[in-house]
Amino acid sequence: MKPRPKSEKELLERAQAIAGFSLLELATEAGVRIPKNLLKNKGWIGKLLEWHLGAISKNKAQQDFEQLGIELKSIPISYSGKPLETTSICLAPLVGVHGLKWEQSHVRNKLSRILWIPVEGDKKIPLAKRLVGSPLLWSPSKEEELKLKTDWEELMEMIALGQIKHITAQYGEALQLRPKATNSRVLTNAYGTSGKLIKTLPRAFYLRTQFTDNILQSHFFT
DNA sequence: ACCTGATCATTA
DNA sequence: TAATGATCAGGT
Repeated sequence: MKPRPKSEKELLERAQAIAGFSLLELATEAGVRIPKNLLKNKGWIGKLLEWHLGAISKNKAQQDFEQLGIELKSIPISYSGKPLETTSICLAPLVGVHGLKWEQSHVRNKLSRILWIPVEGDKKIPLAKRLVGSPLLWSPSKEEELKLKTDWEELMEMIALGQIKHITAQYGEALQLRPKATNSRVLTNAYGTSGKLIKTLPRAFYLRTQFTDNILQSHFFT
């Protein structure tokens, strides 16, 4: 594990320094083996990037670089540079949400500043040969934040009103709510109708690929 | 080809 | 169980 970067500039420079390298090269330097595929190692690339950038790597509900106020996200991209997957942000609170405001929400904290690192993600490319792209340090524009806030408020209102069972991935223009668990049998508390506690599948907020694509496009092609 | 619900590993 | 890191894969 590399030392923690002391400034935003140092973090960005370090991210730029690994751009263009393959996952084999980065794994070799980190002293880790490359899995055959990501099927049973879904977070492997993210962990590898954390190592190279000196992220704290704890399972805490905080940004990766809390002192700098920056969250690290790897994002798999196709040959044409488009995101191949949605981006998970964080678990959604399903209880104790009355009076919770966007400004104090966990999801807004994570989305306030993100260091995006594109990585070739096409399954036709062997993991070892996939290249890391140029980093992008992003904060939402006024328009983007309004869009995120609107989605968040719609989803959180449904959660607060006991409508969790009616929420599907189709809600939200930029931010959607989807299951996030080891399997579909995992249960957690949530509000049911008339405020009674019920058990339901844990959910997380995800950024749609259309939204992250816009972020990447506006940065690399303007 | 894309989307949505399901899933995988690991730590505290 | 909840949190981190995400991608899988079948149905449309």
